Amino acid sequence: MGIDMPPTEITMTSTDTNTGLRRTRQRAAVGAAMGRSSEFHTAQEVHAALRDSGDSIGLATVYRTLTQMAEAGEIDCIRTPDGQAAYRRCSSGHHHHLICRGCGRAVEISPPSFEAWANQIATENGFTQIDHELELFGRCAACS
Amino acid sequence: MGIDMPPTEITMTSTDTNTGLRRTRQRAAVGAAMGRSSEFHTAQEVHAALRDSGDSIGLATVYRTLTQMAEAGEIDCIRTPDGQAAYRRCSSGHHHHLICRGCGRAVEISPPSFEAWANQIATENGFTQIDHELELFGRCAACS
DNA sequence: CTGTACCTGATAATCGTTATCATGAAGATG
DNA sequence: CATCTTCATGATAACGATTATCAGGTACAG
Repeated sequence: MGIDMPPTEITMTSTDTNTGLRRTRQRAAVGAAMGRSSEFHTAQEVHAALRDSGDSIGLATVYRTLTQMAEAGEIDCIRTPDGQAAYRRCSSGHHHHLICRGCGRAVEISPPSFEAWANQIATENGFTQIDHELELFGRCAACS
Repeated sequence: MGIDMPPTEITMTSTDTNTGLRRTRQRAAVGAAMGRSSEFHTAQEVHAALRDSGDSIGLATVYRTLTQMAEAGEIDCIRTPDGQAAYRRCSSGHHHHLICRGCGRAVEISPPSFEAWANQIATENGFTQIDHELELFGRCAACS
């Protein structure tokens, strides 16, 4: 059965990123695709892009892989205004975005002392395991 | 009621909130339901609540009405982590929430000077019509 | 009161996402 | 290198939230 890694020690040998997942061609392809762009992309877009560039991969696998990468903290996940999940590779550190409703262009922003503020508010209210979502949506100059 | 003055001229007579929509029993019921609670609720929840309390109303109408109310600025709309749309009546002024992933309890928070900061960032990047989404998700004391 | 344009709601259609499950491949072991 | 166990894959079905359809009802201006 499972043996999905004992809690304490780690015996990994060649699995990719200490996540206990096997290294496969498909996972590598998704990782490469995400690393290639700095914009937000939905699972469907990533799937289409991979198919177009010749990589054979199933849609379910793309969904699974993106979800796993997001859980592992390798990529960011946000919800677009219409409810779709969009992923983007993490640059260094934590950050947020200013996204154009017209063309989807995203600018990375870093609220000074925002993290600290968020944690303080959470603690004051007895909340733990805080995860924050801060996204600014607007229209960029090009989209009037 | 709102009466936030239509841009120029309006010929409305008895339509409710200057939105050009007719005053109907269903719309009133949704409005009343939203005013009754200060928590976030999905369209499905609002529909079930109305049905349970004896009001006959169609699901499609609830969706339509909530969407319209949100567009009119009468209620706030956020996306839950799993992509569902959740609505909540606007209390005074703009605000944000600290939401428990376990029980859904929401605490209203007001980042000092956050609005100003958001607008500044937007302007610096040439963005207009800014709409921001700031939600903190965590686990409250009761949910460990 | 009357007419008409808008609203309603049961239902079908969409669409993103997840579950299923037989088959294939990764990686540990002999 | 051979083999074996287990996890990963992917075609497809299932799912759930939301939206479109459209016949019939109703608000409200005249």
